[in-house]
This record gives sequence, structure tokens and C-alpha cells, in this order.
Amino acid sequence: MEDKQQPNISEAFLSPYNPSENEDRIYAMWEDSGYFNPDVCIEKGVTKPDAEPFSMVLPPPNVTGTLHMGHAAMLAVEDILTRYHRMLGKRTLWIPGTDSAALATQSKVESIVYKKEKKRRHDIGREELMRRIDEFVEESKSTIINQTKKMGSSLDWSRYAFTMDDTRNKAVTEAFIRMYNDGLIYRGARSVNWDPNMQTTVSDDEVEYVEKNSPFYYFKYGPFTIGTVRPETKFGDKYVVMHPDDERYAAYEHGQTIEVEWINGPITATIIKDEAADPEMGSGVMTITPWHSAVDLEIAKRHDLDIEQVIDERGCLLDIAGEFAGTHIKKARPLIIEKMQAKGLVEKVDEDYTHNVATNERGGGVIEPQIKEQWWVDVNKEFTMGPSTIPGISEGDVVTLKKLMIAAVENGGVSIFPDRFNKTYYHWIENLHDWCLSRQIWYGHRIPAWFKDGEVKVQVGSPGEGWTQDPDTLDTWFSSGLWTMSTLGWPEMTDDFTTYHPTTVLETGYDILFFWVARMILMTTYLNGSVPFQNVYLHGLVRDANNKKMSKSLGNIIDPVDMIDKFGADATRLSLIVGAAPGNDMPLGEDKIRAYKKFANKLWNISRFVLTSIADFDHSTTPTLSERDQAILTDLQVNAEAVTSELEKFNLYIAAEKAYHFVWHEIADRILEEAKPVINGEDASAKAARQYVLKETLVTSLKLLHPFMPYVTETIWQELPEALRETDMLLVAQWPTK
RNA sequence: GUCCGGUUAGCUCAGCUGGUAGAGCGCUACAUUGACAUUGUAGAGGUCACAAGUUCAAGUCUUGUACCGGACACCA
Repeated sequence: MEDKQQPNISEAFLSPYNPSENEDRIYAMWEDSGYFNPDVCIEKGVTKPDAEPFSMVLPPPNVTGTLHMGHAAMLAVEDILTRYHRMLGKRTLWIPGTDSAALATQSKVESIVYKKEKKRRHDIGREELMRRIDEFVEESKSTIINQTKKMGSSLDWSRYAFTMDDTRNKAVTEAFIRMYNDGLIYRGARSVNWDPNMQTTVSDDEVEYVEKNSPFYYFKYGPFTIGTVRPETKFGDKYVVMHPDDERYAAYEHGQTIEVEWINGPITATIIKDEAADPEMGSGVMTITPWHSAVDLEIAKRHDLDIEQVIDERGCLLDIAGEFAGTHIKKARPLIIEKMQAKGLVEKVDEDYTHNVATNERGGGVIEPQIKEQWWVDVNKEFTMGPSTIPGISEGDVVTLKKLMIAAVENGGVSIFPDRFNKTYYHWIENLHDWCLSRQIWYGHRIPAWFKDGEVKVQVGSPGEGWTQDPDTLDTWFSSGLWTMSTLGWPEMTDDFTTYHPTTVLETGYDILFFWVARMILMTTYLNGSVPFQNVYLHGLVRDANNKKMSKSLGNIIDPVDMIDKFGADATRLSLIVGAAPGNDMPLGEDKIRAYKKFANKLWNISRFVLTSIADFDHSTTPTLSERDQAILTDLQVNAEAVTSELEKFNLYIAAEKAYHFVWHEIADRILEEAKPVINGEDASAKAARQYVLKETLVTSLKLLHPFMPYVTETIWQELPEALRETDMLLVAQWPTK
């Protein structure tokens, strides 16, 4: 049997490209080289010490989670940006980290403990629970880290950060104390979103409204008719509110009292005229429950009304409910209706009423508004600005946190891509209320506040004998809001901080623009007088091939780890980039990933062909080029510049598509095909010239594609003859423009 | 209710500052065992949602209409 002749090229090329044989090996090689760390790049001479910095933080995934397609898309985008800028010769830093996801993690561990030992958190105590959580975190964190590496992410693991580690803890405490001392954090009793299941408050942004069908009751309230879906809140309703201009009730005067027969007997009701009552809504009359409704509370405050609690923290009725006291609201509701029916107070019931029920996004409990003493960030309080590099804001200006957040974006300090999200961002800020910071859960950053006999001190460590620390912890987004700073060592003015902050890009999903992006802007503009990042790149949601949301219940989840095993990380990355315009959701099916696996193989074969064709080329000579040879080199240049300009504009989806199209349909289909007769022809100098061109073509292709498909390009690079490799790894080769 | 998008080939989408339609997948025909667990060449397929306006010229700008989607707010 005759072997085809394959002079001087590696045996590796004799079979199709096999991602699983190469990816782990290549990643280990990159990691061992230290090139993910910009300091090492400088040490080894691949980056100039004074090169322009490029920095980015990884939006920290939940430490106990597993990788899903959303993460994969995020990692693909960020790694492309990182590799591109590294190849441009910048001091490039992409910082990895994981998030403690306090609420989610604690409830996960609690449920494990409950399943195993039938114990609740109060049974095992704070310290023990924390120990269990730490253990759980330690055990499960390697999963997400390993999966992140599988995607080819060129993160500097030597700078790995965890939201709950010492450095981050220090940053959180420092931030809290400074904001408290400036009066931007205060303690106050206000209406909060209380989750009776998890026994904690949640912020407005964590409340999810779920559409539900419930009976809507019309009750006779003296001469009026009032409507409600929640009869159990109605015990204390002694104010009846109507619009001042509502003709139907012109006979009643504000402040007038009437006797009304109510659930547990007669009460004295007071008429309140307030514009909050919508005349179009039902009868135009309502009673209010200020303790359990933020809207009602505002009305009550306007008229200085009594405010009474009806439901306790566990969701049970209080003494005010009389015979129903101690009963859980779920059980009480039908009993109350029964009694009211017997008393003839029920006028009618609308069984088919849909309304939105507030639930805790992360636990699913139904929110019961309560008035509670909590810690808050005041977003409207005026203060005098310290040193500032924020465009449009100078030292000494009187500002508010809201103003800072708007100024940072309005004056171009932060650019958001795609820019239509600017409006979404402003819209959110206009609606922004004070931010409830404290959470009644144990896992998280403990609030540095101490109490003694009604006195409060905010500081690091106990003020002394008899002081007890606030048992509450901080909203997880408080620490996340510091992330660009804390990962770089803030509040210490480390070299990292001064070099890499503000970061160049923040890449994340548009779904957490408010949770996270806005909060980072809030915290950083105030604490550091700077923006946290210059650019925000928002990616969309990954949907299935039919554009449906991926979900467990639909069974349409595509697992990125499966896809990597099946088609390779390169193919998975490209499938998540091409056709994925920033801010738009993208459909993804296996077919698409398979198509890019073919592309990786195509590149593999292109390389094999070129290496075979140039095997006898003398690299020490520079041959004389024909016009056509020149034209091909120009073509390379033009296309490399086209890809570059799209990358500069953050149009990764176009850049990837262009690179793909150029390599496959220009290089493979035309340049390689037309080179065949020249390479096989008699004219030795024409052959040498074309060999030179082919060599350039291959090297440029590998470089152009490296950010998008790092594994296959690096695998090929490692097989190139020494003469073609300007650097030991493609990872740090020079980007092919200029 | 407020705000923001979208509507272009069978499907998924691209079309930047206006100059008479593009890609990928799919489909049809032909070719090819080659650098190619295939690939190449060619082709079919679109009154660019609808209406009016600006303009020498409108997927592209303006206004309106109709659907579709999203974010936020929220009701007794």
C-alpha cells in the first residue's frame, strides 16, 4: 500500500480535526505559560511594560452553579475581546471570580440540611449553618471553574476573587461605613418586600410579578362597596378613601366619620379624600391597609393616619383579627369569607379575576409588604462631590447618587452597547426608590453596625462591652456593586487598581442592567469619583432553535458542556457569536454548532494543504512577487482590517461572520484553488512566490480566527514549522493589521 | 398605564450617515474522492407589514395604522 506523500508535516494532520484530543492539552499549555497574566507577558517580553491597558471583570457566576448557555455566550464574547486586545499588544487583564449568591446558596444548603436531618436553620444555629455553607461552597466551586476553563477562557486565575473572601469583605465594610458617615446609608422603618417563606426582605428588583387567577370580592362597607382579593388584610381598615372630585361621593366630607358594621363588629370609619383613589376603578372607593401595602402607606402618611400591623412575619394574623388571630392567612381567607357571607357583607364574587402577585424571584414565596426597620441607601440625598474624573461632574458639585448615575452615562463616561439601552437605563433611574440593603439571612456580608440601648454605631469591630452586632447581612448586589474595584484590590490603592481601573469593558446580559450595571455605576461614582468601566456590552438571551426560552420544564435545554464534548469549544463559541447582535436574543440549535465544527475542520484542512504545499519553501529568502501575489496579500490586509474595524465597534457577530466567510469562501475556495497549478507547475520562482503568499495567508488566517476559535488555531500553530511562528504561542502573537 | 424594540427569501437574521435587495441553514440540478467524516459550481425563491409624506431617488428619513415581543410600573 502506498502512503500519500506528506513531506515534513505532522502526522497529526492525517486525520480530521478532533477537538477533544486537543482542547484540554492546549488549555493546560496556555495556563502553564502564565500568559493569561499580563505581568508574565511583560516579564517574558511579549507585552511592553508601558502598553495601554485593557481590563475586564468576569461577571461572577454563582459559585455553586453549573455552566449554562448564557454563561457560554458571555464567556465567548469576553474571551474574544480579551484575546483580540492581548494580540494587539495591550496589557490585557480579564479577572475571574465567583459569586456567593447569598440567598440562593443559603436556601439550597438549608434544603439539603432539611432533607437529610429534618432540621431548619434555627435548629442548627448560625455558626453551624455557615460552616455547612462554606463546606458546600468549597465542594462545588470547582465545577463552575472547570467548566469555565473548558470554554477556552483566557482568565488570569492568579487573580481569582470570591465575593466572600477577605479582600472583598474589606471593600464591603469600607464602602458601607463611608456611605453611612456621609448620610447616604440610613436606618429607617419603611415598607419592605417581606418574604414569609425565607423570612427576609428582598429588594424591589428581586420581586417578580406572577399573573394569577383569584376570586375578587366585593364587600359592603357601610354605604360603600369595596373590592379586594385579600380579605385577610381588611380587619384594620378604618379609613375609606375616595377621589376628591368623585361626584358620587360629594355628600361625604374629608375627615367625616361613620359607623360601619365590619367583620368582627362595628367600627368607626373615617372618610379620606385622596387623589390616589381611581374613580374608574370599581366603585371608586377603597379602604386601605398601610402596614401591608406601600401605596396605602403613602396615603396614610399624607393624612397622618394610624398604621396597624395585621399579619405577622410568618404570615399569621395578629390579635386585631379577633377570633382569627394566630391563623395563617391561607387558612383564614375562606373562613373570613364564610363569616362575612353569614353577616351579609359579601355583595358579589368575581371568580375570574387575574392580577399580578408579587413573589420573591429567588425563593418563590409570596411577598407580604411589611413595615420594618432596615438599612437603606438614599438615592436622593444631596452631598458634596469629592475628587472626580466623571465627565460633567467636578469636585465640590452638589450631587445625589441619582445625578451621578445619570451623569456617568449622559456625558459619555460610560458607553452602553447597543445604545438603545441608554433609554432603558434612564427610565429605570427615574423610577428608582431608596435601596433596601439589609437581608435577614445569615450567609452574606454582615452589616458593620452595633446596637446598645437604642444607640447605633457603624464601625469595624465591636465598640465594646454590651454592644451587639446587627444580625442582618447585606443585599448581595451591594458587594457586587463594588466588583470592578474590589477585584483590583480597592480600598487599597494597589498597582492593579491604579493600572486597570476604570475597566475597559463590562460585558453582561441585558437582564441584569439594573441589578448590577447600574449598581456598579452608583457605588463607583460615589466611592471612587470615577466610572467603573468605559463600555458596557450587553448580550441577549440564548434561546432554543425555535426561539423559545430554554427551560427545564420544556426540556429544551442545550448543555454547553455536552456541546463542547460533541463539537468542540471552538464550534460552540462561534455558534454563540455569529448572528448574535448585542442586546438581541439569539436562537441556537445543534445544527448551528455542527456547522461550525465543520468550519474548524475546514481550517484544519486548509492548514494541511498549505503546509504540504510549502514544505520545500526556503524561509530564508524573500521571493519576487507577481501582481497576482501582491493582490492576494492586499486582499488579506483588506479583510484583516475589515474584521478589525468590526471588533473595534464591538460588532463581534459581524467580525466573526466576515472572518468565517473570508477564510472559507475566499481563501479556501479561490486562493487555494488557484494556487494549485502554480505550486505544481514548472516555474520555480513563481512557485516560491506563491508559497510565500500561502504561508502569509495561513498565518494571517490563524491570527484572525484565534480570538473566535482559539483551540484549533493554537493546535495548528503548534504544528507550524519554527520559521512561521513568531511567538511560541499564537495566544500572544501579533494581530495582523498594520 | 409608561417606555423600548421588531415586522426583509421556507427558517434565523444582516443591511452603517438614503442610490433600484444580501448571508447562513434549507431546497433543486450538476460536478467531485480532492487539502476536506465531503466539498465545489450553478439555480429557484422577496410589490423589504400597511398607508401617507420629504426627496431626482426610501428596507434605509418623517408621521400614522396594524400585528408581535420586551422592560418597568401597578389596582382596591
